[in-house]
Amino acid sequence: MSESNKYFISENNVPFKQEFQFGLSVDCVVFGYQEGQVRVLLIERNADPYKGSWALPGDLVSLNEDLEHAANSVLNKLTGLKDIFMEQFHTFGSVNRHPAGRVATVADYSLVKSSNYHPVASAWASSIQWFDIRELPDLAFDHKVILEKGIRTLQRSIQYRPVGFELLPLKFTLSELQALYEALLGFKFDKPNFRKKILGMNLLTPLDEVQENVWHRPAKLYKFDEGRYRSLRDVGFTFDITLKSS
Amino acid sequence: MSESNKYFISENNVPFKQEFQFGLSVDCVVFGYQEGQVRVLLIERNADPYKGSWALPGDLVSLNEDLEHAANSVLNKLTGLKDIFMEQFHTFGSVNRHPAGRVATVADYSLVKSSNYHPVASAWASSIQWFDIRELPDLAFDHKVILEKGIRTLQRSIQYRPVGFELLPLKFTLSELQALYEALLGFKFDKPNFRKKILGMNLLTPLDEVQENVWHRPAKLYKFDEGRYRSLRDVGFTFDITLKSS
DNA sequence: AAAACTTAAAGTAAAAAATACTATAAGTAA
DNA sequence: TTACTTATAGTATTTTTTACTTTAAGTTTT
Repeated sequence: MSESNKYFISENNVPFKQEFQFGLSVDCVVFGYQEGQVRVLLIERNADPYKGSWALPGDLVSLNEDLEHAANSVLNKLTGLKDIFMEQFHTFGSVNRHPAGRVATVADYSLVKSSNYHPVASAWASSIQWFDIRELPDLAFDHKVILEKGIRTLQRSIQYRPVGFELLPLKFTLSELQALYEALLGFKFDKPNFRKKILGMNLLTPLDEVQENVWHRPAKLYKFDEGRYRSLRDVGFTFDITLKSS
Repeated sequence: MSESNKYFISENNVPFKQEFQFGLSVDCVVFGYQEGQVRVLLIERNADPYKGSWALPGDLVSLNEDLEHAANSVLNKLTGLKDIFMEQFHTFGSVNRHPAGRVATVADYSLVKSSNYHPVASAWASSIQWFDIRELPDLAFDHKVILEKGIRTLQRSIQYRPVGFELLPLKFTLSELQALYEALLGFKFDKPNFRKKILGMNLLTPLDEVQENVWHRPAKLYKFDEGRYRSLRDVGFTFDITLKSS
């Protein structure tokens, strides 16, 4: 590498090598949903700086590691899960955002079916915990800003892309789906209209099963049909479940 | 900085300092519009690597420079303009995307009223030129991928946010606006319906002026009312001009 | 076993919006 | 004055959204 650097000068005449002093990290806003609460996974930092503070799970990217790999790796270490929904939403790069040097961080958000696993603290974190997005603690670094942008990103994308299903079990009822939307967006929908709109998109496969262990009339279970969504999307269809708050 | 590094160890037990060998750059997809063509500003590289290739304008971020500042700076050096619309859309960080070392790049897209200025080649670039987005040359690095994602980003955002006006002169006709949408999206709208929809949002102020130097009936000029948009948006309104292709 | 209660699910009428047009107006050029 | 081009207004039809009402299917209480 040092070989190839010598001829490379940046526009302001600073030798290239001097510029290679950035750290690059990945921070992940991991969303879960349970009991009507939208939650975010936070760790309690076990190392300086900000030792003892709550923070987004994240890590430095290694020099020989693709950015995307690093993001998946953070999440996998944390949850043990693979093939989790994950998507970049913004990169934060203020000069002083990290006390130990110049670190730019790529922020992703991720959606997990939280029933599937229990988070386990790692060497990195003395503890790990779900927090309701309405009751967040103070956070290390600029993680509060990152987290808030992550929430806004999810609020927008749940309305225009079929990502909400990533937060629910494979089989779910329409009322559960609606409750998720209401919890995340902070307002209510009219139930018949919500049903009509979501079913009208023809993306849900009704199952021959109903809810169990409920004390009222059990609702039918559905599952999201990913394949159908993709073929519709390729033909110009766009998911949309914007409805008037009621 | 070296003082504070010593206690900071990444999760995979690599000392922090070893990780500080990233380069960080900003690349910008600068869109313009003229004569029915959506265009992108490209430079011909004047330095290795990829000397002689076309590339997106960009530069390395300095260690003491905010990411956002770096992005604006690239654009300002290129165009001499300030307060240009600019927004991050993705960060690219494959290990081998840059031959001179590990460089992650934050990609922005930017919208300029191209009538306002003529691009001038700098030390950085032996030439600079607008290219129709339908006729792009081969590009250096992974800039083709970046540019294509930038185009998709703009195609989406022009439909859901009032950014199209950034590409037009301050005063424009409804037909000009429609032609911009059609050029970018690649399909046609019904004219009366387009008018109805855009005027129905009440974001355009009709002026007491009409087109000049046209050989047919001159159209009325409008300007976009940024202030009104902001107040509507704060009350829950969302810009939307999705219409059936006709 | 009947009645009361809760939520699911289907249906419907009114309002609003989108679509597919037609008609007219206002200019230029021949 | 006539032909031509584009701007702009208008309108009828269809579709979608909204705001409800009704019925169904279960559980719990009496």
